[in-house]
Amino acid sequence: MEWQLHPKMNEKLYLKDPDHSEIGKKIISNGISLIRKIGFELFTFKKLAEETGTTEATIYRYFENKLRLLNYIVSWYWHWLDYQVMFNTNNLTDAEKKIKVTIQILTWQLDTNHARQDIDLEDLHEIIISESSKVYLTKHVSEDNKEQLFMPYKNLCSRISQIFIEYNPGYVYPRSLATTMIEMAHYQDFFMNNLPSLTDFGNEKNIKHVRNFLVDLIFSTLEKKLN
Amino acid sequence: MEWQLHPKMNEKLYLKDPDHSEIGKKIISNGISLIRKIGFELFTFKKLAEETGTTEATIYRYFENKLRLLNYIVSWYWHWLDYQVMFNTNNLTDAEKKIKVTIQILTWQLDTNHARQDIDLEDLHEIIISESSKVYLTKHVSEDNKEQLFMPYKNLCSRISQIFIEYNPGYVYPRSLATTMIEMAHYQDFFMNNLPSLTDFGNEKNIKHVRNFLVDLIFSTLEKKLN
DNA sequence: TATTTATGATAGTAATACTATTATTTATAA
DNA sequence: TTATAAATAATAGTATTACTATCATAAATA
Repeated sequence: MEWQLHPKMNEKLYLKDPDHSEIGKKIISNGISLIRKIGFELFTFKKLAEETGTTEATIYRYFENKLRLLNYIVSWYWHWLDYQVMFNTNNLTDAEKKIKVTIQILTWQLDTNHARQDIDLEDLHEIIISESSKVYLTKHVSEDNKEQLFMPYKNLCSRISQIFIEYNPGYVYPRSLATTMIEMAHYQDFFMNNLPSLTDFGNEKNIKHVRNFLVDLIFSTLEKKLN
Repeated sequence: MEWQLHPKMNEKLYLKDPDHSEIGKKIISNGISLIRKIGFELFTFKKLAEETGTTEATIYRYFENKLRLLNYIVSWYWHWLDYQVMFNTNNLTDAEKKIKVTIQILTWQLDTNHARQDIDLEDLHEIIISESSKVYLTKHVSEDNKEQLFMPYKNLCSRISQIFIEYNPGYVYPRSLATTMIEMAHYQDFFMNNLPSLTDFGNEKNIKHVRNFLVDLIFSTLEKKLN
């Protein structure tokens, strides 16, 4: 018997909860596959309506605009990821192991554990890599922040920074190191696949290299200094 | 007597060289201030034409579209930054000092040395922080890359990675560490000012904290390990 | 069964992202 | 100096985008 996660999303992200209707769920799942396919710039509600077999007007009843829909999708992902980190580190006593598990999760590859009926996590992961920063790299980031639109990302950052503190209570930049780890998990992946000369993994494009880079980076930085 | 830098820009970035005419130069300088002011999403060639006292059609003769103009501006900045790093590290013998100088340059604040008549470097720096990633986070990144549109960024990355190698020839991820340093110099700045709880510098928003974070991160990582 | 609520179908608007045409001004070359 | 070429201005036009509005109908609920 499968247990499906239903994160409680920030109500400011939508006009009508897409999780409360069949068409709403289709908007999300088709939205994910369409954004993945054509990219956020060329993505429009009209195209999504056609894909979903509904009308533009209906989608506008759920989301104010396409950036809000993207933010909904991205927030869902951070929520999911935060849960994965929590679940997989909770039973561990060793902070070093927790960090390594977290890096594994941040740089995950599809396996059966992650399969879901409605949401294509592989597409979602690609969207996070290529599009997620667009939700906060705007002129209205401060207003959005006041409406708590970035909480799931902040929660994840906070959780990871606590693990860092557990590993080395004396380290003074746990939050900045957490955002560095999250962002670089995605950026190095994007660069490896699209602009490989910006990385050291170009010859053999394998996510394992990103993991090794991150493990080295994080543990070097967290190592207690004796001077 | 002042000596002005004129980087040779990739010809694929423009249709007609904006550096060869007065109106072209105005398109660039007004473009920078307008993008800074209203953000790239709301920026249009029509608004830029009004600001510049010319017509949309004229701007389209210089740039294919607004993304190309952004890429031109961003490339100009990377080129300028690369020169700054080269110039300011060239005479140094100590690789540690070179790295520290590079971090200073990446997190620069306006001073008289940087003043230019036509290009507002402060605006440009803000654009780099908030908009620069949008030039490669697209579906056409590979085609753009084939046309060498990201060379200045790659050159900077390459230069920094060489300094890392100079400091520790045994370090295996110099390029990835260079992109990490560049990206985080800007991301931590953006987060500090807009989403401060994602950093450890929220109380006193000062770029010095970003610098200290980067110095700690980079030198911890580059330190030779003896095991 | 009555009534609310959601969706579909359709229309419409202002702005965006361009392309095209022609006249006029400016720069350069004979 | 004039002829010629090139650049720009002025204007118009098109398809698409990002919405808003209206009304009829279908589905859910009271």
